Amino acid sequence: MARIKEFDEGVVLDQALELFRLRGFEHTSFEDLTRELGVSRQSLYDTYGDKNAFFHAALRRYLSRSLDLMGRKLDNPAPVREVLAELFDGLISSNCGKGTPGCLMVNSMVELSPHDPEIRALAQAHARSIEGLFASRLSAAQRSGDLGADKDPVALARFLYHTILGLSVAARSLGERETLGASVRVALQVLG
Amino acid sequence: MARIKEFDEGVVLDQALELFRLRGFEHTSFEDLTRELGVSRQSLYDTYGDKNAFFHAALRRYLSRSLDLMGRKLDNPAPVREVLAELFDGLISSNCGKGTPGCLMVNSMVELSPHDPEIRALAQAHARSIEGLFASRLSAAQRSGDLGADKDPVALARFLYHTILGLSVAARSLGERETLGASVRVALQVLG
DNA sequence: GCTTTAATGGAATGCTCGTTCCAATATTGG
DNA sequence: CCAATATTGGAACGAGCATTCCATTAAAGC
Repeated sequence: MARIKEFDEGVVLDQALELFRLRGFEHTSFEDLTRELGVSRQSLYDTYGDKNAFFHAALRRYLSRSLDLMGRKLDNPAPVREVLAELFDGLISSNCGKGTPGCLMVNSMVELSPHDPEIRALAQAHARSIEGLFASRLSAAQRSGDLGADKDPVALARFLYHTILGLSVAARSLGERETLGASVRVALQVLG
Repeated sequence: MARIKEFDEGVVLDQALELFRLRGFEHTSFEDLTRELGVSRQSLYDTYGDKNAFFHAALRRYLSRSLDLMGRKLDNPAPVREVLAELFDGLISSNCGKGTPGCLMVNSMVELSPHDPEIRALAQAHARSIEGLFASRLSAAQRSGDLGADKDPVALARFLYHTILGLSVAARSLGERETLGASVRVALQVLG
């Protein structure tokens, strides 16, 4: 019948994602993509649609994977503080990786939110998801006596999410990996 | 001799700054600037140079004013917690203002840092300045017994700066003014 | 009135970029 | 072999944009 696809759509999406994350949406041209992904222009258009659709697909992939990973890390039954410390260490490593790209979602929130309502909606939904994960983990910790009963899991969850945002910007633009770790340790003091 | 300038260079710079803050550098065209500032294209080129120089001038103006304001607010001899609470409330108001623009420096850090070393250098210098202001104010508070002697003013200062970064992104993209206040209150708990 | 500088706006240039069209070639399964 | 789909690359289009040139008109002081 028909010829089979030569490239793995997921792998290409991952590579595109890293380019977008590093350089931003506007600063990544379609020519950049074809050159660095090793896939021809027309194939990209045929497979993913236009540049916008391509980007959205990459972002969605990034978001679902991030959320999965975060959920898995939070499933750890160790003390909340340790669990969160590990989680944030992982975030620092990821954000400070090659080229200190920061977080694709955070970068997109800053670059595209004002112009793209769909991105804004994605950002809001993702924020709620993360806050939800944090809040339920903190509530569980509270029930197990691991977190003081006087604490507000929802407020703490929001704060932790905002901490992630700051961390991502600092990583991308300042790239000071060590001081970020210290800052996170300070932030986690709010757990009491 | 010569005709006198009709527009106030500072005022125009302020208006340009707000446009850049709201829409970002790439998404603000020179035509946008001429239209919304009411100054002709050629006059802008004659006065400020090209778009890049114009942006840099606006950013520098923004930075020096921000730093001045922050220094003045920190001069308040009231208890550190109150002083910082007021300062952050002001930041929230500013970042959540018309169109929830966030902070011009933070936006530029995300959009331009990877491509513009000068912006990156400005960001790093500004970060150090803010952290310095926080650290000396916290040290003073420590000497006056207003802050526990066990605290580390430098680490706290960095944490507070990172909090500002997160706050700016959240304001720009999510715009949830009330929850930001709550989050800041949580953050300030690290003062003990 | 003349020189100097400011302001304006039309026209044109040159570049980058997203996107489409198209023709050529390749591979798969019936 | 054939039909169907994949891949590639050249060519071209059209839009947006920063920038420059230029001619014109307008104040300001000598």
